[in-house]
Order: sequence, then structure tokens, then C-alpha cells
Amino acid sequence: MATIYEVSKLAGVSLATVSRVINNNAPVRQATRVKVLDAMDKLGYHPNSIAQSLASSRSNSIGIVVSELNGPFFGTLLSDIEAAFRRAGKHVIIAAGHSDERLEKESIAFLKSRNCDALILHVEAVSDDYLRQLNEGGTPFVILNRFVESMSDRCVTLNNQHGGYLATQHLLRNGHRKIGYISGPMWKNDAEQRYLGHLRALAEYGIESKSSLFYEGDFHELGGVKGVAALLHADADITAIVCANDEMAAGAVTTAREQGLRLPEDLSIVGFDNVNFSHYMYPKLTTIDYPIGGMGVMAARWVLKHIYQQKLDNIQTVFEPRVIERDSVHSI
Amino acid sequence: MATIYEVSKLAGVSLATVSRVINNNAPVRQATRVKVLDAMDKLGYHPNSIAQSLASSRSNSIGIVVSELNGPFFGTLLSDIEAAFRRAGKHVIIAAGHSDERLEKESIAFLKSRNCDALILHVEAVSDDYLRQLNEGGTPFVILNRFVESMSDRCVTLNNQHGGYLATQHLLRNGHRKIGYISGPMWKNDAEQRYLGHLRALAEYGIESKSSLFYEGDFHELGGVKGVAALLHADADITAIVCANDEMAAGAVTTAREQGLRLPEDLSIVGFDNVNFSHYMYPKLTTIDYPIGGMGVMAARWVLKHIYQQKLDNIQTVFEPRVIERDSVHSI
DNA sequence: TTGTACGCGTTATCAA
DNA sequence: TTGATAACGCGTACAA
Repeated sequence: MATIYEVSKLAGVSLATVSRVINNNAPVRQATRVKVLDAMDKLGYHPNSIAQSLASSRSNSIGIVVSELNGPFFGTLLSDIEAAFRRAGKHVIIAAGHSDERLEKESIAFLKSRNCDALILHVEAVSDDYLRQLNEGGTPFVILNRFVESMSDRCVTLNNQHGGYLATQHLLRNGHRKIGYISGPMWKNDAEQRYLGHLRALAEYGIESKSSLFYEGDFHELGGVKGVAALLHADADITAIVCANDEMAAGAVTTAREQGLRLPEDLSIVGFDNVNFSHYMYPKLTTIDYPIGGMGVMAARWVLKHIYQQKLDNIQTVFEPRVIERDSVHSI
Repeated sequence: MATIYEVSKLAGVSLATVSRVINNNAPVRQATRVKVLDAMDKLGYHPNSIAQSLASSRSNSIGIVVSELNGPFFGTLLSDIEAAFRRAGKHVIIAAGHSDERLEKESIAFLKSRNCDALILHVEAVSDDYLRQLNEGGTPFVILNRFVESMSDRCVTLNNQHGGYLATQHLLRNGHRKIGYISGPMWKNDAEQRYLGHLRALAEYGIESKSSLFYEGDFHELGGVKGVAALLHADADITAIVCANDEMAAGAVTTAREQGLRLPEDLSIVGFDNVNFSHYMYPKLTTIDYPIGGMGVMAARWVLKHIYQQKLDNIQTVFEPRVIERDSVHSI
């Protein structure tokens, strides 16, 4: 690999000048610039990004922590984040936290040890206190899908509560009154918020919530499977169920059908997230759109703006969910 | 951030000794080691991986190129690769090639400029010649899902042809004789191989292929949608269709049902890949398992063994597909 | 078993 | 507008 030194020799200029044309951050006479560019071309020169990093104490890399790398939800998130940074010549280093406190901390430590210029965190298990402490640590970060008081400007969140509200309201408007709810793990903030929204919609219609209509799942298929079973068992005349995410909705749909119910005639179901497979389901799932890709891009823009001084404005931190009407809700 | 220099001062030893205990690649007296470890602890020292890289001309990072970051297929691939490297203290840098020649080349250039120690490539658009040429370029790489003659030991592939064979054979064994085929883009190697396998199974049963039973799709949902429409239009008494991947199968299922067909009674469908949503479908999709996660891990092991000198054996380069029987095939 | 000294390929400061 | 030259933080011969 050719170095900046060889380029400078071939072009007959100094190291410094070559560096200047590479970064074009200082005036260089056009003729000189051309000479340098030519030399770089002839030698097939590419800057060594490691050396650049060491000298500039900047790695041009951004660390991302997500819960899982697979799964439809994080796939679109990562895809959009990667694209945004790639355009800017930055690269992402990705680590999986698996919703586990130890692993999340390990991931963050790992990324920091990689000298990331910034982090984008979708973490669920670590405490707010931990994050506040991390905040003192030098490496700046943005938080996805979670609101921490003292760093509100760096939290990109969905209005989860409103999403939960919309899901239930949609059912209510379609005439349903006996509505089951399959929740995510209540220790997760988004799960709690969605449920709160559900309760609010119910309250608006003067319906009181009953514990027999609630099931706490795991945000995975199995939670949906067990959830319908439990709900149907406890209260056979439920006409609709809202699932706090699409994966559980998938499990719910399958199980309900296996129990002999016609969907959506006998049971309406609405999901949450609008992941890519939700319209491969049968019936196609009515769900709440979670614009995760856009939120990822916004997090990326925050980093680009505040860490790399790009001139960007309109950093939006709160996103609104909306209903995606498909075929899994029956009007009664 | 504390540096190795401060540690050496505090511990009262030389830089070299500190380096030795960090990498523990040279004898250090136990007492000395303890002193150094203590000093590192007191200072909260963490090695600067960038400086390590520059000095050792090794980045401990592996570049991965996949077609898409989202989508169920690549998600599990990336997840397993990341986990494997993470355990070894390496990290991955991921880039999307989008099945486009220019983007694939750009991605590779980008990763090389990041000084990756090795690359794992799932590329479809670049030519074999390009890969052979890349092979001269210094950065070693492993190829996924593609066989290039002169570098066979570094190609981790699925026996796609056998997969195509199995899919059709399964249908044949269930009594189907009029079988449609929705292919991926024939310029893609795996699409071609799968189709060849299909033809071979047909031939074994003495059935000749008809062009009216073939449709070239795009490996996406839309291909399945258009595919069934075309196939059913051309030949109304088809009893089964094999789709060259699960996404197309999803589109096929939906469209067939919209055309009033009962599945699987009126039309059997088999997919390929066994992506995670294939059992969220209705009917649950019978498909061919593509052990993509395991193949990714194997690629990672190759890198660990050959680039990082880990003592690993049993590098398997050819994987075998198998039938996953679910509910989308009807026996006649 | 330990220390010295140089090199890795850049950036950045200061003069010129 | 350009050129010396000192960092950047660490690995690694080579010497002791």
C-alpha cells in the first residue's frame, strides 16, 4: 500500500500538502492539488484510515447496540442507519445486547474500546442511572426508543402510549367492547406505555379494564400463543385482542385458528410495529406503524450534526405511530 | 484516557513490559505482571485499539458484505457471524451491496479502506473475474453462497441444486405431476442451480419441463404474486408450485388465495430458505432449509483459523439442504 | 526477564 | 500557500 509519503515524493510536495488535499481543509493552489491528485492516482493511493484515526483521535466509526441482529424490526433499523452513515463515509460497528443487562453493558464497553466516535443505543435492560453515568464517560450517544429525563435531546422515541391508544381505539370504533390485551414484559418501558395507552382508550369509552382480559407476554411468538389460550380460556366471549407487537400477533393468529376460530369474523386482532412479515400473515395484519427506519436515520443525523459538525437541522426526537388498516379487524 | 506510558510509569517498568502483559505474548515475571495489572486497574487503563492496529498492522475487524441488512435471511446470517467474532474479541463492519455490481464493489473498497483483516462476502453481482482479481489484492476473503473455481477452499456454499431437487422431489412423492416453478433471477447462480435441481427431479420421474410451467421472478414477494398469476393463467390445472425462495412463496400464497384457491387442497406450494416468517404463514410453509447461520459461522471460523491463527479444524465448505415439512403441501 | 528505540501512516502546529 | 516536525499510542526487534 502506498503511503502519503510516497505520494508527496512523487508529487514533489510535502506530507502536509498531501494531507491538505486529502482532507481539503486548507487552501492549496489548484496546480499543486492536481499534481498531488495525479500522484495519488498513479500510486493507487488510499489513505490508511487507522493512521488517520490515531492522528486525529477520531475513528469515523459509530457503535450501534440493538437487542437482536436478526428479526424484522432491527433489520430495517440497521439497514437505514448504515445507509445514512455510509453516505457520509462513516461506518458502523454493530453489537447485540439481547435485552440482557450484562450483555448490554459488555456491548457498550466493547464499542467504546473500539474508539467509536459516538454510540446509538437501543438498550432495554440497563438502568437510567447507568445511562446517566455513561453520559459522563466521554463517548457521546443517542438513545433509541427510550426517554431519559436529563438527556431528552438525545432520545429518539416513539409515542408508544399513543400507539397503544390507537390500537384499542381502532377496535372500539369498530364496535368491539370486550377486548383482550397481550402485553410485552411490563418491565420494558415501551410495553408499559403501550398498555397505558390501551387503558386510556378504554377509559374514554367508559369501559373498565379487567385482569382476566390482560396477559403479560414476552414480545415473541410464544407470548401470543399462550396469550390467546389464556385469554380465551378466561373469557370466552372476547371479540378482539390487541397484541403489543406483531410477533405475538403472529402467534395469536395461529393459535386462535387452531382453536377453531375464524379470523377476523370470530376474533379481531391488531398488532404493533408493522414489521415486514405482518402482511404475509393471513389475514393480513392490521397493526400500528412504528417508523423505526426513520427513527434510526434521525439518530444518525443527530450524530452527523453534533459529532461530525455537518450542517443539518430538523432533528426530530418524537415520532408518532399510526394505524395500518389491513384485514385482521372485523367490524361489528 | 490513560496510556501505556502512564501505566509503565506508575508500575515502575518499561513500556515494553506493559505491552507484554497486555498481549501476554512473552515471559513476564509474576511479580512484575501483578504490579502492571495493578497500575492498569488504578488508572482505569484500556488499550487504544486504534494505536494497537497501527502498530501491529492489524485491525481486528472483519468486513462483511451482504445484499441487504434487513430481511430475515441476512439477519440470522449477521447475527451468528457477529456472535462468533465477538467471542474472539473481533468486530465486524457491515456493508450492504444490494445485489448491485457498483454498490458491491464500493462496499468492498470501503471495507478495505477500513483496513479489515479479512472479508466475508455474500455478493451476487460482481464477476468471478473480479473476485479472482480481488484475490491478488492483499485482503483475504471468504465467499458465501457462491463457488469460484480457483478459490474453492474459501467458498462456503449450499448445495443449491440438491435443494431444488429436494423441493420438487417432495412434490413428486406426494403425487403431483403438474408442477409450476417460480424462479429467482436466472443470472444469479443460486437461482440457476435450484432450477437445475428441479429439472433433474422432473427428469427422474420422466416428466418433461414445459416453458408454460416456468416463471422467472425476482426473489421478492412481487415475483411470487406475478408468478402464480402467470402460471395459473397459462395452465389452469397446475396442482403445485415450487418457489425458489420463501418471499416469493409468501406472495404466491396470498395471490393464489385471492384467486379463490384453497391451500393446500387446490394448490400445494413449497418454498426455499426456511426464513423465520415461513411458519407465520398460513398454511405454514413447507420449505427447504438453508442453514445460513451455520454457514456464516463456518466462514467466521475460516477467518479465525487462517487469519488469526486460532487452532480450529473441521472447516466445512459445502452444506446440505433438507426438506422442512409443514402444511403447504397436499398429498394427492 | 526487562528495557531502548524505532516505526506504523496520518494530522496538526508553527514557521516561513 | 507551503514545509518541517512533533505528536497519536502502541508493537517489536534488538540489546542488555
